[in-house]
Amino acid sequence: MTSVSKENYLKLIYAHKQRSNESVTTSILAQDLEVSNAATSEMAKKLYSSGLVTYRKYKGLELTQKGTKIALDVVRRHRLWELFLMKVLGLSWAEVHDEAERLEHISSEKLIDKIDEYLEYPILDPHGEPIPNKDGVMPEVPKSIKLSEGKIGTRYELTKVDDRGSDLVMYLNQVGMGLNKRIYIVEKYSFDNSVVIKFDGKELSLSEKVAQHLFIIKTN
Amino acid sequence: MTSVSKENYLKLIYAHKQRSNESVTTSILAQDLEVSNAATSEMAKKLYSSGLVTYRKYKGLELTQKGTKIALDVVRRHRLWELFLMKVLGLSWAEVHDEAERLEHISSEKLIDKIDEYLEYPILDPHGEPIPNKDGVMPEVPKSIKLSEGKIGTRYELTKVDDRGSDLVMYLNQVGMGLNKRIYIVEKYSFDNSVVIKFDGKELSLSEKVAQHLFIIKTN
DNA sequence: AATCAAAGTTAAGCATACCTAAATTAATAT
DNA sequence: ATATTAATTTAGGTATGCTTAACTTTGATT
Repeated sequence: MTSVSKENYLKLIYAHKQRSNESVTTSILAQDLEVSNAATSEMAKKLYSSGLVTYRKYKGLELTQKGTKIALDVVRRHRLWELFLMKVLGLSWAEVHDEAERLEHISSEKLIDKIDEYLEYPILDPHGEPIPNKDGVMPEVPKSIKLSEGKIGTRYELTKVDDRGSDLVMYLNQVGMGLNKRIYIVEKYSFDNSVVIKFDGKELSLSEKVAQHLFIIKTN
Repeated sequence: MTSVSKENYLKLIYAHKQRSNESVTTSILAQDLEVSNAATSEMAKKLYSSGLVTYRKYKGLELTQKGTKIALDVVRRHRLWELFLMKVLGLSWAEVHDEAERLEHISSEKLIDKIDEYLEYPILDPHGEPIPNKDGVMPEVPKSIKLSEGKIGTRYELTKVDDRGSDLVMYLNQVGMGLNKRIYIVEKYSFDNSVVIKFDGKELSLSEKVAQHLFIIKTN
């Protein structure tokens, strides 16, 4: 009923709306999906007649409520998979996206629920993006800040690890650090901008470089 | 190059050969895949011209070395996913098959390797079937027996849990029992055919009914 | 207001993987 | 050996989601 291709269109229309708050044109979709304008123009008609988008020729498309529901569900599946792959199976930030891109379309609701449960109903994915809940409600989450910008004597939760082109995640795994961990900033040294954090009873010193690639939000 | 559909054909041709040791006909494939004879007949030609099977009209198909390699890889991906879904995410025996049926076609080699590593390079899937290794070699494994048929004072490994229509896996999870666990048979009572096993230092008594649905192989 | 380039749509066609119905081959019975 | 039937293949067609090329609409410029 809702094919892989259609789900990708809906996801993109949703993403675009989030960024620009405008309706998407067929040519923007064509660019993003790397297909011809003809293809997206045709798909626009199909999505329209399935009641998933509003669409008037030469104007753009916008998700209907029905379309939004599906888009949010795809986003949910994508983000849960990303977090799971990174946290449980140790794939890198760079790898999880493409993998999740495929997994999101073929996972049963049951499987997604199990992953959600396994991860203890997380709110943020490894990129720090919020994960819609089962009912398609996007949780309100404070913007993540860099660990290097955290305050001494404050509790945070690790929400995002940007390990583009590095083995940061692997290193963190080794020292028992990982996404969703609750941490406490013990000290910050100005001579090298290193940050000392405490988690699970252990203390760990992180260089400026690393502290710039870990993102956190305040917790109680 | 090798589509989902083609992978399914190859997997089936492989499975058939395992059972009957004969080349498979297009109509058997049609039955198993629930498609028309015309469809399988056409596909036979395509697989042939890709060098994945030998095929002569009105005779059957047989996997070439190239085809066997792919089939074994699909089987590997399928069985690793089944074990992972059951052991890690707690899906039931009944559920894992269909889920793995879809996952097997879209998982990168990297992901499969990570799952393999996570599971510590298992040899058997939850149905007690051997898992081909990365090089497409099927491990030689002794046939599993029912736990109820195990001998007192002997060490075994749990290889298969047949929980068709029951919550056996959930129960086992609760008591810390699971696939690949090493167990030791302490006692068997003839008055109710229950079996007492020991694992992880704990003792556990299992009813005849349960012991008929757990399968084991001898270990050193 | 008329023109024109850019954006968007339509038309015709392709690959994949199916379908039904018709034709062919193989196997079996007389 | 031939006829019959069962198995298999071919022919022609469909849906999906693409393609390129031709055409239309929009809207910015003069």
